[in-house]
Amino acid sequence: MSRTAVFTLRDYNLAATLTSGQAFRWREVDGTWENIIAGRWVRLSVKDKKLHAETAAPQTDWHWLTDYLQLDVNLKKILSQFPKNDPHLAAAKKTCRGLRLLKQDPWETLAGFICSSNKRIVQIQQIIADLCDRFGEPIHEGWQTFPTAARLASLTEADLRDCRMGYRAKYLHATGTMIAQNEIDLAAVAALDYEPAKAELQRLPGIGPKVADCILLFAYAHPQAFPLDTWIIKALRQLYFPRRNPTPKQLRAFIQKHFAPHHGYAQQYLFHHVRTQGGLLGETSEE
DNA sequence: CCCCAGGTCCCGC
DNA sequence: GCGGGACATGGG
Repeated sequence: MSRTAVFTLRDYNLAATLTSGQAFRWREVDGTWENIIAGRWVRLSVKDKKLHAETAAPQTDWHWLTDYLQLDVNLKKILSQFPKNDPHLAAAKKTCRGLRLLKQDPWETLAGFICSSNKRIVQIQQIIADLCDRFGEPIHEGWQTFPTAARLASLTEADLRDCRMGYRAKYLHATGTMIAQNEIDLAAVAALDYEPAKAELQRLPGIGPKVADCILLFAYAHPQAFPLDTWIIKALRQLYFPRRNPTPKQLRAFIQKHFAPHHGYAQQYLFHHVRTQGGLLGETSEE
């Protein structure tokens, strides 16, 4: 039983991973990272290729953390299976060294990405912070738990709208209600294959193909999920189809073939690459 | 004042 | 099924 633990890191860029737009609640405090994971407050820091973790209460085992961070995933092996002769992914591998995919709580991920549509990442973070401040349970100095589906179901749309999520309040409330009433079982989704899992998630209001892929990638660790967002569509068109403009259908066919078997990791690397390095035509000239 | 944001929903063809 | 527009809110 200890409040601290140390783990050896291999090919793990914690800062890049926590700020890559897959998780919305991490706070950087004096070079450390704080969040609530699996109902526990935790503070992380990296020193000499070791991860130092600190919790508020003593822990008997730390699986909840290693699982969330996916510490046992062999990143080198995944990257070695990226398509050969792809200069764009090669560049992304260099600029995104150690970037990882997390395995987050399905409900929290789902709620966060329902709020993500047509919003900038900073604003999504603000909405989620508001939501937890108002409706989460106090757990540790300045921290609240992420409100449960049942809690959101007990509120009104207007309550949610007060978190400045706009029209998404309707979706989040309806989805929270469906989950609270067991009309969908998020734990059971984990046992489904990619396609049926995606169809199941899309039954929920506010979840279309893109948000479903985000949930499958960031919470269920489905390697095939490839969120088709505005950044990626723009990047794929410019990098892989500079002359002609592929239809969405052609684009999906290309993705499924070209990025197998780790579509999701390739997406995350391209996304983080273009978002941090720029490199897309028309970014500065159009401003 | 106009444009856009890690999209989804709803409509008419 | 597949285009187009509406949708809240905030920032450039």
